[in-house]
Parts: sequence; structure tokens; C-alpha cells
Amino acid sequence: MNTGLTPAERRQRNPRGEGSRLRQDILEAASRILEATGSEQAVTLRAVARAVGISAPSIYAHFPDREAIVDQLVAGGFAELTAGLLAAMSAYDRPADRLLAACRSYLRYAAEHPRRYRILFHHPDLRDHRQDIDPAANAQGAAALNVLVQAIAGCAQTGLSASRDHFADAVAVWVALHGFATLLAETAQDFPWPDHDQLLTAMVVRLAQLAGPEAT
Amino acid sequence: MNTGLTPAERRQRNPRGEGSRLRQDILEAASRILEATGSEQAVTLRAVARAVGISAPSIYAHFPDREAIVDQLVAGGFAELTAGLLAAMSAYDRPADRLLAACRSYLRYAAEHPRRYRILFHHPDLRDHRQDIDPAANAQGAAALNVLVQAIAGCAQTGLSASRDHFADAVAVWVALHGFATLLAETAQDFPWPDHDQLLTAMVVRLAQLAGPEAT
DNA sequence: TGTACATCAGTGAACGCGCGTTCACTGATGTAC
DNA sequence: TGTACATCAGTGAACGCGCGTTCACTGATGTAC
Repeated sequence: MNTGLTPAERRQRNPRGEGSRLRQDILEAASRILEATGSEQAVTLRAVARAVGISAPSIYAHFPDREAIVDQLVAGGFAELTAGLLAAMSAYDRPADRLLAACRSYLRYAAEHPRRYRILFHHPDLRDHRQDIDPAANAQGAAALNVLVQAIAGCAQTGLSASRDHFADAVAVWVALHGFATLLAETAQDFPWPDHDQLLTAMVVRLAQLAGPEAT
Repeated sequence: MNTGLTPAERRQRNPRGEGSRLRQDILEAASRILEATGSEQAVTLRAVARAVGISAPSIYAHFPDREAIVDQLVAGGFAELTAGLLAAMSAYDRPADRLLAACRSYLRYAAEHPRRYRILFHHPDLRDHRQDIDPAANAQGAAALNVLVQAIAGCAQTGLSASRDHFADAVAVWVALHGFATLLAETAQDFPWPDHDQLLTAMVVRLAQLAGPEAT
């Protein structure tokens, strides 16, 4: 297969022993394609190869097949998202601050990578045979939700929240977060969004039934 | 092109003057494919033709190209959604009842056709060049949102809602609705959802800052 | 210091596939005379 | 009542495309002697 590239566009060959650098380049190119198109199906082997400047078969040295690239992207995205969440929370002590910090971090990730966020939840694997083949992602999602449940429970115990059904309220917060995150990628560019952080705070305060300085 | 169908599977030819019945059959088959796969890209001319039992070129008598089928599906979905919304609201007089009825109707549509709902907002046209080519959909969306704004304003005027920024609160309700609707299609089948209607009511009551019998 | 050789990163041609779309056509059905 | 004919719903072959994947290979680079 001729890549159709001039020698100048063609990628420098990696020195011995560092062939695995190509793996990173492949993932980064795939991520760019995903972010540009918003479609998992646009991440084709040949498109990735073109973006990296190699021939398509070269990818097989690093990934068993096309789907493995997308899987890696999804796994990486989830890891990044949850890492950000935990880091944001760890900066605070009080449960209400931790809850809000987690929500802000969640939304920041979605605002910065709206299409990547979308793919995390639209992955065909999750969609078609979700419960059998992806217990890891399921567990990761459950863990993330549990963080919310615990945060709300913490608020309730210290009297900061009027929540009685912590699970239901955590689901409500999650629903709002997901809706916000998704709509950021879907609304027209001229949609007159209210201030993001203000809207987010208002929703979390109300749904988690918080009282205090932040409540309106 | 041979359809590969036995004469029995092959569709009956329409009588004279009723060739346009095929148009409906094409749309219904496309809708089934969309609902089954959750992917707009799975609605291929050839797949639709197979499902209807005709040859692929026959479709060109009714649609100029593949995209026209998907466009029609999206337009029909939006029309169905908003018609349901208006019908549900018209059954009530009090603003709070109207607001809740609209939200319930919205969620019912998404729960009944989760993947079709998803496509409404993930349509490439809306995504890639949303503001230039689809002012109609934009206007339709704006009108739907305005219904929420008016309903909340109505509640506020009669003292049922503590809302001051009606637009921001309507956006919050919309975000929650969209998040709920989307997650219904995305969560694993064994996800322990709280009762749908209870969760929806709680979210709307809190986000629209309603008080009264429904408030918890 | 020079050279043969193993290693390794990557290439290019080829395969079969499903796709959108075009084209010239077929054959049943209703209608005009 | 019979027949020629226009209409119309749909067909089948063919095109060029991009795709995932396979296969045998190439040529630069480091290493053993």
C-alpha cells in the first residue's frame, strides 16, 4: 500500500528499541480523529495510519485489531476522568466541598473533551453486550457513582444535606452531570448557556438537597 | 443486483397509483434498523432495501439519497416528541401540572425509543455544521425550551415556584431531562434505577424550585 | 578496525467485503380505441 | 369485446470507493567475531 506521502511527510523511523513510541503516536492520532469527528467509526486503521504518517499494516505491530485502539481510548478516557475526580476531591475535607469539587471536575473533563466524553458512554461494546463483556467498565462506573453516594451521605450526616435516599439523590446528580456534559457537545455554538459553574452549582445544591452558604 | 431473496420473501408489488406506500415501508424499516443498532450509520441503503424486501435502487424513487432517509427519521422523531409534549400539557391547567406533564411526556418518549431519542441529538448535521444548515431544528429546539421557560414562569407568578431566573432554571430542567433520557439507553440493563417517575418528579420539583403537595 | 549477519521497524501489493449510486431494462397493469 | 400501447413499480449488473486484514518483503542499525 502506498501511503501517498512525500518523504518529507513520512514519519521518521524510530531508533532500535523504541518502536513502542509508535504506539503512543497511534493512540494520540486516534484521539485527535475521535475529537475531530465525534464518531468512533471514523477511527479507521487507514485514517489513523495516514495521520501518523505510516502504512496501515504497521499498526498491527502494536494493536491486534482496530477495535483494540478504540478500547484503549475508552479505557484511557475513563481513567483520566476518574483520576481527575479523585484529585479534585482530595483537595477538600468537608463533604459538601468534596461533592462540588468532584462535580466540577467531571464537567470540566466533558467541557474540555466533549466528543471524547460522548464516546465513553456510546461505545458499542457497552451498548450491545454491556453486562457480559465489560464488568470492568461497569465496576468503574459503579465506583464513580458510589463516590457520589458517599459524598451525599457525608453531607447528610453532618446536617449539610436534607437527603434521605442518598442513592436516589446521587443518581439525580449523576443524571444532571451527564445531561450537562452531553449537551455541551450537542447544542449549537450560539446557544445562550447560563454561566456553566453557576448552573452546575445550582443543580448540585438542589439535587443533593444541600443547605448552607452555597444554597440559593 | 440480486436481492438474494426467494420469491416468497420478496415484497408484493404495489398496485398502480400506490407506489408511495413503499415510502412508508422504507421509513419504517429504517426506523427499526436505527432502533436495533442505535447507529445512524447502520441505516444503509442496502440494509434498508434488504429489510423491506426490495432492491436498493428502488429506494431512489422515493428518496434522493441515503441521508434523506435519516433526515426524515430525525424530523419525524422531533415532531413526534414535541407533539406528545404539547398533548400532555394540554390536559392540565395549572402551570406546575403542565410542567410536570411535559417532562413526563418527554421522558416517556425517550424510555420507549431510547436509541431513536439518541439519534435526534447526535445527528451529524446537527453536529458538524449545526448553526448554518439546520435553523428549523434549532428553532424547534428553542421552541421546546421556551415551553419550559413559560411553564416555570407561570409557576413563579402564581407563587408555586421560587424561581427567579426562569431561563436558567428551564435549562437546568432540560439538562436533567436530557441526562435521564440519554442514560436510559446507556446504563447496563441491571442498573438499579430508582423508580423513574419518582426520580423525575423529584428532579423537576427541585430544579424548578416548586413548592406544594409534590415537593418532598 | 572491518565485515558478515541477525534483528527489527516498517512497507507495498493484494484479497474480499459492503457500500452509494448509475444505468439500461422488464414485465405487470390499466386505458384508449 | 379485443388489442395495442403508455405507464409505472421495480430489477440486475456494474462502477469506483474505502475499509480490515494477510502476506512476503526491505533496508537501516546495532552486534559478534
